[in-house]
Amino acid sequence: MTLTDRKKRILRAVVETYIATAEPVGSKAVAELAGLDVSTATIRNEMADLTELGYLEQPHTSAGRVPSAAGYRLYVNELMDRQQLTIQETQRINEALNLKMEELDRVIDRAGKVLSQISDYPVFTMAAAKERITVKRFDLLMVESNAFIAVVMTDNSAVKNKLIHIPGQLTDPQLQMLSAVLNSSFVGLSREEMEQTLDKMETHTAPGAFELISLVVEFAMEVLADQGQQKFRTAGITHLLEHPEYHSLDKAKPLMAYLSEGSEAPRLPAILDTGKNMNILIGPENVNDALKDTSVVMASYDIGDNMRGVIGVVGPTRMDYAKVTARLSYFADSLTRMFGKELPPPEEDAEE
Amino acid sequence: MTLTDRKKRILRAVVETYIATAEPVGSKAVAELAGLDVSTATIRNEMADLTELGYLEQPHTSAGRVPSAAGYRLYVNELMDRQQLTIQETQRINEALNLKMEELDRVIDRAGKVLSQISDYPVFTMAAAKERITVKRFDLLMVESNAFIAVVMTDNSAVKNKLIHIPGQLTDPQLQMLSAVLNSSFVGLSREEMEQTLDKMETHTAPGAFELISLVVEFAMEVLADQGQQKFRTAGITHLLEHPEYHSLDKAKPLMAYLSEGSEAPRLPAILDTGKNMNILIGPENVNDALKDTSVVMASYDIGDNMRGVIGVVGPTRMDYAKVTARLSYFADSLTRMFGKELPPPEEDAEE
DNA sequence: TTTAGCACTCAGGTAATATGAGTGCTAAAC
DNA sequence: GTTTAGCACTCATATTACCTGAGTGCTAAA
Repeated sequence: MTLTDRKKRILRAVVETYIATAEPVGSKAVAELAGLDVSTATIRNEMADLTELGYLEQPHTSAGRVPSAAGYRLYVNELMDRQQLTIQETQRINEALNLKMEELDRVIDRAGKVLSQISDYPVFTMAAAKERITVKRFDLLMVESNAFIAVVMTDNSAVKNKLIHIPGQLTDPQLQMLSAVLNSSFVGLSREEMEQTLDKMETHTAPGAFELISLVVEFAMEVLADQGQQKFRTAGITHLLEHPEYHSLDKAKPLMAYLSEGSEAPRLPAILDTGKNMNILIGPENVNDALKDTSVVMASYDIGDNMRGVIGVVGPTRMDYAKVTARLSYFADSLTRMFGKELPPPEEDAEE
Repeated sequence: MTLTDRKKRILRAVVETYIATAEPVGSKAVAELAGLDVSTATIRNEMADLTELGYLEQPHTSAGRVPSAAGYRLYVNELMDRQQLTIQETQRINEALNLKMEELDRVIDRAGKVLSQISDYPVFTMAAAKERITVKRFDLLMVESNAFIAVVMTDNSAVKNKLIHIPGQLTDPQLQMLSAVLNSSFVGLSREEMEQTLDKMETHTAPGAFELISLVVEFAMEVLADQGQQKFRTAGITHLLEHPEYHSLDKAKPLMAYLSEGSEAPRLPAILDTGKNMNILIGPENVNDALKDTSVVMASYDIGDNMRGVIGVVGPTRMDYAKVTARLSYFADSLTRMFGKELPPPEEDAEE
């Protein structure tokens, strides 16, 4: 059963004024805003219906109505207008993404910060490899007779290096030997496979040589682990405090702690797997307890062929979905365009 | 003029119970706690004196006393006991610092996080080079015919790399030429000098070659800029909310925003320059407005010979100075021991 | 110099009261 | 069958007045 047009307009008016004011919305306000030329009494009847249908809620008998999770859901799915970004905003975004030294982490951090600033909500970012990652090649650079630089390049095009100090002395030919061994035996292996190969190698290799090999291989394993790990970062958590639902510390504290606790564990329900590239989770739809009264709007984007990133906005269920989704999708598209393969359809741009 | 012993004991009792309770301290509480076997009336007289001398303050006529900034200062300088760390705490710290992949930033981040956890206050970290930094050497590694890795090692032992894609094709000999030019003309130069040299070079170098050179040099300049920049990071800002002085959002918001706003500008009054390696700034002693009602306890440590780091704890003026200073100095010593030259005197360790 | 005693102050809590936005229901009007 | 005006009712919030008690400063005696 689908709602009458009038009910939809009323629901929409309630959601939007509640988003704007954070106060329960009464029949009078709706009558003025929905532009329906009916009396408040009629609105009251309709609102009573909507309450019965589960789209609205009443905090207490003599107060206005507040959208329920189902109400927000309907609003997001059907009622919401697609907002346009201003030229200033798109410029801001483009600038933020055009960092010179395009290190992945930095660009993502920066993106999070700017998205948080233009949306007025906290933002999280996350990136993780889709498949197993392996080392593509090793390079060793002599620095001094007792130190060299190991450069490890992975198949997702990350390049990491480490200055390695060794106990004894080392000659150029030795370093070349080492490089040959590494490139012949450890390229194309996953972290676990590397460990096994290293174990096997221990028995039939001279101890001195083995020590050198394992120094580099251990570094490579750390690089792979680091690349494979989901990196959870946040920006602008203090924006939470601007919203009345978090004026009480009991509410604000757990959520802020959850968001700022950094890179712990697998966190948000991985949109990574779902096919969609934009996802809205409203209040109770969130599995995680800390997010029960919170909405999350997130979008995913591709990083090269082997990684996927997520960037998301966190806020009260009374979040300005229209504003947030518009900005977020522009961001996600820009990021994909930047790191990933081409976007399938060019789609009309938001720069009007 | 120095205070009588009794006045000092009273002041100390006031400071310590106020730190513990966050409530103004009355004569009765002091009489019980200071262990002075005098009546509350005597205490009252003494406290009146201390108020006149500027060490205590009265929020209003009929309330107890609260330490003034000067009171805290005296407490910190003379009255405070040196606390010992528990074995668990020292273990925790040592573990945190023994990360395998000892990338500077990570260790510092981690240190901040742990210090915040064991002190229950937000922590900031900052690192900056003392002098000018230069590139020590360049290495170029061929990847494909249109891409190579540039490895830049600076004289503060940082090694950074970037995968550089070039428009045309590149041969091995060309790469070696490029490397020779870079290592002969750009080693030992500061960022600014590099820029000048690059400008000069433009006129008498073939355009194709020049383009390649500038790609790498620009990367090197970014590395130098990045290394020279003060990196300001924070951990555990949510701890602020646990303290009653920040239960009101008006108080909490600006400070949290200040702390979480990340890597903006030169921030805290640089302890970096002062000779001391532990510094306590109490309330109004802070130059920055956002910190006027806040105390900062910070310690510096050496990173190699050319960099200095700061790690600091931020909290209300009613901060548990004894606890914080003990933990902080242990941290700073550990960090120096880890990154820097040896500590001058071994000093008795806190592992009792 | 210390102490007991006492009147005084004042922030914070509690209870009583007022206010007003908003509701549901009924009965008349369209 | 809808829509609307009218009205009594509800209840969260604001306002007010009052009370309580911790803590003070001062005085006079020990």
